[in-house]
Amino acid sequence: MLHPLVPPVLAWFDTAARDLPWRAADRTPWGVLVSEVMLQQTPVARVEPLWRRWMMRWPTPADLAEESTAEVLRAWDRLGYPRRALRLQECARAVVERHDGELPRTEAELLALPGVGTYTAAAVMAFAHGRRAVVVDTNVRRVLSRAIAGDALPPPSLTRGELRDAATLVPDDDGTASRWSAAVMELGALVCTARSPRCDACPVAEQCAWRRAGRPPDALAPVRRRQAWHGTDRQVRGRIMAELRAADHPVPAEVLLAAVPGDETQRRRCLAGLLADGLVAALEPLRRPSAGAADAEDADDDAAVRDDAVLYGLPR
DNA sequence: AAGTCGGGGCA
DNA sequence: TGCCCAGACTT
Repeated sequence: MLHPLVPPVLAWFDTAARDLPWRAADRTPWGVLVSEVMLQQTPVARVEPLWRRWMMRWPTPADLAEESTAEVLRAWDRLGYPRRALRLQECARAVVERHDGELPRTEAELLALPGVGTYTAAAVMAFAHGRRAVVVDTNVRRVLSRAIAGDALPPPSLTRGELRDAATLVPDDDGTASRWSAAVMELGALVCTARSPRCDACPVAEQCAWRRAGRPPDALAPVRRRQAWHGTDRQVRGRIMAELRAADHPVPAEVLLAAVPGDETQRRRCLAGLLADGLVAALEPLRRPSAGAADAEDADDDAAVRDDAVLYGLPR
């Protein structure tokens, strides 16, 4: 038995679904996974052009696995969260090694891949393999929060109740379930939006608990200040990565740090962090012979950052 | 459960 | 300016 919310949303999806390339008939399971990773915390409009170029260049896991990490990070460009690019390549290599280059077909195996969490594993099951899965992203959470719970916005972190509601709604058979997952996400992206929801265009407006209650504003939760952008480590890290993407030769620490905002402490902290994350490589660690020979073995990334003679670049 | 991690577009 | 965007991972 289908939940009353399901049929109207499926019918709406048939007419309103966007024509996205990772939904095309010629899509591959790997292409779907790539899209899901790129879409993590990133709007569709910014992902689409980059996804097209990416899949043209590296159509299969084997193609990406063989590429140099530096080229992968350059292609990732300014999509944001470049650690995703690193993990995507690790994921490609894991697929080649563990699964003979074919994306696995069970949720547990997908979940075990680098960069693939609860949401992405479920999404790949549904959208790449056409299977029933409980796909819960920010769009689904907002739609169900409004339609079922009657709240303007979902709680800060995913609750058991939300997961239970979401699971209850997913139809039993694979085909209908996978279409439902895509449809309810699309509804959240196009109609039941965070800012100004278009309830007049919503196929389940009559059933929506939030709308029937008069669209009350979000229950004033203790407003936690979001981290600002200007002057943050995230901005400085981003600037360092931008410099290295643009450079076709190794860059001396002095030159690199001079091109980046922030005070000395922050810039060096960020560079050390990028080294630890594997997003930056120290290409020529010309460490000075230390006084104690025993200390030579303890040299770590922080020591490298303090040495101005070191050259930095994207990892090979 | 809370922090960290990019970047851009829009009200 | 603040908020939001098909989250994952570490602590």
